[in-house]
Amino acid sequence: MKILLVEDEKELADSILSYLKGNELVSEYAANIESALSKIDMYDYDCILLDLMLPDGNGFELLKALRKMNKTEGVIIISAKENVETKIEGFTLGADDFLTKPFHLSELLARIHALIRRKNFDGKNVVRFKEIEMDIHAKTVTVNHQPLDITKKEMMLLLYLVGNQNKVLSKAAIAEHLSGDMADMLDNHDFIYAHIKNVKKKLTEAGCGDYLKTVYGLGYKWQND
Amino acid sequence: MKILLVEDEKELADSILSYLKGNELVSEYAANIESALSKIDMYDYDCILLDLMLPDGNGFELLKALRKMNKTEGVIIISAKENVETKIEGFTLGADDFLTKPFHLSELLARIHALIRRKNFDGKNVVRFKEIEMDIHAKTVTVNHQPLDITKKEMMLLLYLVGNQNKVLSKAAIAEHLSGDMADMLDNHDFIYAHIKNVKKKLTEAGCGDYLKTVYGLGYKWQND
DNA sequence: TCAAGTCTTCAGATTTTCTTCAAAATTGAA
DNA sequence: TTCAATTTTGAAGAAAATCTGAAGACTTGA
Repeated sequence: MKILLVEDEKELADSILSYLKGNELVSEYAANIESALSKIDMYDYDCILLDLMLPDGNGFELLKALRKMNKTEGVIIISAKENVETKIEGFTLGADDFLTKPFHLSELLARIHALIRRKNFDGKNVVRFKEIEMDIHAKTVTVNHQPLDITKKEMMLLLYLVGNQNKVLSKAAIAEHLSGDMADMLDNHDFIYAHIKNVKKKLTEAGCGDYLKTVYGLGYKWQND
Repeated sequence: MKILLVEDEKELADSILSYLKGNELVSEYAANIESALSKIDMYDYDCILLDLMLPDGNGFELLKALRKMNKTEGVIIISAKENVETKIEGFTLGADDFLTKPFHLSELLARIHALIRRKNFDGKNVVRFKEIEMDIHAKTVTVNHQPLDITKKEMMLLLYLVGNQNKVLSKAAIAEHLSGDMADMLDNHDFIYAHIKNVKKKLTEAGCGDYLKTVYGLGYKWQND
C-alpha cells in the first residue's frame, strides 16, 4: 500500500504523512508537479493525493499527464476550492475522489481505503479465486474450505498477485508492494524469491499450485485460465 | 450503465432520476431496503445510490447485506448526516463514495462516472496485428488467443518489427535496439540471426510465419501486405 | 525478557536464456 | 554456372535469473 502526497504546504503535508504512517500506509511526498511526475514514473503507487494549487502549476496538469501516460493510479484531489465546477473538472480529468479542505484525517484515510479496495479487490472483503478464499480483514485463507497457514507478507503477496491476475508483476513492483520502504530493497530481490517459494510451497501442498507462474526475466503472475 | 437509486424522498428521487436520464444513464428506483434488495438480486447494476434514512431501516443494513452477498456494485452513499463517524462507518462497510445532502446534481453525475470508470477500467495495453496480440503490460503474446511462449529479447524484437511494419530494419538498428547500446555488439550480428531464427520458428509453429521477411543484404521487415 | 514465529540474507545448485561458433544452405551478381 | 557474400541452422559455452535450504536478524506477545 503506497501513497504519494502532492502538496506544497509543508505543515499540512507533514501532518498527513505522519497520520498515514501511523495507520500503516507507506507514503511519499512531492512538493510540486515536476517532482511528483518523476516519482510516479519510477514507482507504482496505489493512490495519489493531489493538491490543486502547486508552485509549478495546477494539479489538473498532473492529472492530465497521468492519464495521458495511461497510468491507472487512483487519484484523490484535495483542495480548498469547493465549487462544483472545479469538482466536475477534476472528475472529468479522471480523478476518483475529491475532498475539500479542511477535512478530518480519518475521513481521508477512509477514502483512501475505499479507493484502494475498489482498485484492488473490486469492493469485496473476501477475495475468491476458484477454490481459494482470502478474507482481507480476518487475514485468513482457505483452500476448498480448509484453512491455510499463511503469514502476513505471504498474504500480501498472494492478494497482490490475485488482484492483478494475468498480469506479470515485476520483482521491483512486488518488492515495493511488500516492503513499502523502497530504497534499500530495490536491487535486492532475494527476499522475494523466499516469499514466492513459500507461497508456492503452501499452495502446492494445498493442491492448487498451478496458478502462480514465474515469468523468467520479467517477474511473476497469477494465471487465470 | 445502469444505476439504482435507493431513496424514499419522492421529490428528490424524481429530480435525480430525471437528471440522470437526461445524461444518458438508465436508472431505476427503490423506495426502501426490501425493494432495493429484490431489484439487486434480479439485475446487475453498475452503481447504487444509497440514502441512509429509509422507512424500513438504515441504509447501512443494505450495504452489509450487499457485501455479504459478495455483490460488487459500486455504492455511493447520499446522506444528510455529514459527521465523520457516519462517513467512516460507510466506508468501512464497503461504500465507495459519500455525498452530503444537499449536493449539486452535476457533482453526483461526476462521481458516478468516476466510480464506473474505475470499476470497468482494466488497464490493458495491447498491440494487435491480425491474429497476433501483444500485451505490453502483461508482457504476453497470443496468436489466435493461444498463448505463445516467448523470451524477453524475442518479444522486444517482435515489437520492434511490428511497430515498424513494412520498413526494412537493418541488422545494426536491430542490434542497437536489442542490446541497449553495447558498442561491441554493433558489428557482430550473429546473435540477431539466432533471435530471428527463434522468433520465426515460434511464429511458424503458431501458424503465422509469413509476416517476418528477410531482405537479403539489408535486414528484416514485417510485411503487412 | 524471552521464546516463537516471521522475515531477510546468503551461497551454492539449477534452470533458462543469450551469444558465439562453425558448417551448411541460400542468394544475387558476374 | 560459378562464386563470394549473406543468411540459416544446431549445438555448445557463457551469462543471467531463479530456486533452495539453512542461518541470522528481526518482531511480537506472553
